[in-house]
Amino acid sequence: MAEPLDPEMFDPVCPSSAMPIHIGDKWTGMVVLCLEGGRRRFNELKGPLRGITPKVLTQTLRAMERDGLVTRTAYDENPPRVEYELTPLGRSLLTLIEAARAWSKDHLPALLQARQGHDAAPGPRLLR
Amino acid sequence: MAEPLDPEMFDPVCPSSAMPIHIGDKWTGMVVLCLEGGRRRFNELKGPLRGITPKVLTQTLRAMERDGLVTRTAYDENPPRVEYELTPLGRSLLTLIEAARAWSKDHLPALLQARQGHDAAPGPRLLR
DNA sequence: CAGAATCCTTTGCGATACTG
DNA sequence: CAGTATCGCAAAGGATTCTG
Repeated sequence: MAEPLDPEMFDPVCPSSAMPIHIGDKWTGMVVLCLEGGRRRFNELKGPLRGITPKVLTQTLRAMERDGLVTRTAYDENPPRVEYELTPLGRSLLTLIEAARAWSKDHLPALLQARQGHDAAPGPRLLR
Repeated sequence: MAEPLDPEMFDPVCPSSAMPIHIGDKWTGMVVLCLEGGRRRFNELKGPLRGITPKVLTQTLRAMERDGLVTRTAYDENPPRVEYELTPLGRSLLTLIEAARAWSKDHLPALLQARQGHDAAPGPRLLR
């Protein structure tokens, strides 16, 4: 249905935690991106979502399903197969993610630099 | 310098917690909005930020200062006066907030409805 | 394969009281 | 006025193990 997901599509060293904008909870935005190209199976998602535990991935997907962002389709086969797919509502988040990316491209370096400068300061710089 | 802040500028019943997008931590986005119209004093911010404790407001402002989003200016007076102001970087977040608002205007009702429908469902609807 | 069950640690946030 | 100092809790997320 779609190319395999690139296991390295998310840079583990990327300072995304510094981003002042977040989509849903920790993994939600990445899940949306993983599903952008089409439906994916549970274990397929675990590739790029490096280090996510099945418990947390399940939680994340269930919450997204509840909010109408993804659909879950279970096929009655053995071994089991379950596929997740973005709904139009879920797809609408892509515009927000794009806005976040644009912001980070334009401003994240400045934020990081401010943070680093602040951290490097020996202390509350007393006037002298 | 600016009109007093409307103590009710944030609707306490607003389902912002349902929003799949967040600016910084819990209070950051609201602080940015409070500072949009100009510099504000510490206790002035506590008005619209209903229920925030001084500890948490201090934390929030310190984190924002560290990231270069606000500046803090302390005047050597008695009683003390401290003013916070958005930097251009902090101001750049307004575009993101605007994007979030646009998204929520267009899609949040659908999300809320999906959630409500899901919660009302008696159980995993087995095919029959 | 796609989870469920259990346990545990971290962090965010709040309540309350005190201070230069 | 503008904070600081403690205490405490609940929730998010992770590690590990087990199963239809």
